[in-house]
Amino acid sequence: MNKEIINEKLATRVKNKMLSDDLLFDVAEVFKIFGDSTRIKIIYALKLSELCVSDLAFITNSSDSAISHQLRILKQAKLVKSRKEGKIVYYSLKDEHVIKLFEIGREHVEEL
Amino acid sequence: MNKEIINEKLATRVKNKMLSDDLLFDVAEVFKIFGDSTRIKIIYALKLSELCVSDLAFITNSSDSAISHQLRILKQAKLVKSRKEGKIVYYSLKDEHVIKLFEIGREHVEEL
DNA sequence: TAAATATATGAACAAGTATTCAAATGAAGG
DNA sequence: CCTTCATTTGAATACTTGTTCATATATTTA
Repeated sequence: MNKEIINEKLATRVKNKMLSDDLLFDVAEVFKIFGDSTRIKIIYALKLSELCVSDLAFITNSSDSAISHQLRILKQAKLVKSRKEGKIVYYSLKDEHVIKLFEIGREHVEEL
Repeated sequence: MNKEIINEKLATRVKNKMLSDDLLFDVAEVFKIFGDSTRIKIIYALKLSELCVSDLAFITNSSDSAISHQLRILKQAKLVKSRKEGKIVYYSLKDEHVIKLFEIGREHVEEL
């Protein structure tokens, strides 16, 4: 697969210090969730307030169905939680970590 | 596209407070870059040391070509920088922000 | 119970993307 | 200059994923 190792000592040392593929895969998975416009919009809207599906659709200019699909993904990733009140399902962010991640990403973008 | 607004006052207020689509798009774009196993591996390896393409390929168990393609994406996103020394091109992380983003993502995963 | 409404779900389609393979640069050494 | 080697590049392919549309589920109300 590869050819030669340029700096074998260094490369071997770094390779030994690498985190497990599983952990790095999971880290990538979390970022992947944040890496979609619709989901980022949902996250930011939920940062402002608990909201139901149709209001999120209105706020993000998406269809109810698209929002529902994305909320499912966000919920599976444990980034949002929901509570049901009659017909209406209210979604909110799971914890402060989500906000923190969003803010660091935002800072990074705004500093470019 | 949508049907009804459940809580019109709240939804309208949130909609007015939303960040611009452009900004939210850019934020999503940054996260998207982090949202790939190969790129996350590269980022973590470069967090440990400046490295050249073939060593990165060795460390991440990928082909030179695949790594080169991903480094191009990382460079365009201004997440890594490079310096050439003869035939060899050394890559390193652009700034502390990249490390910070990675670490918050890692923390999030490890706390689940 | 029937109609209306909020949300969820599944299949299908379109668009985006990571990898591979082959070939092309570009630099060093003989 | 010719060869070797590190990296880059482009095209092709295979895979993933977000949206839409139609339909289903669940809850309220007439």
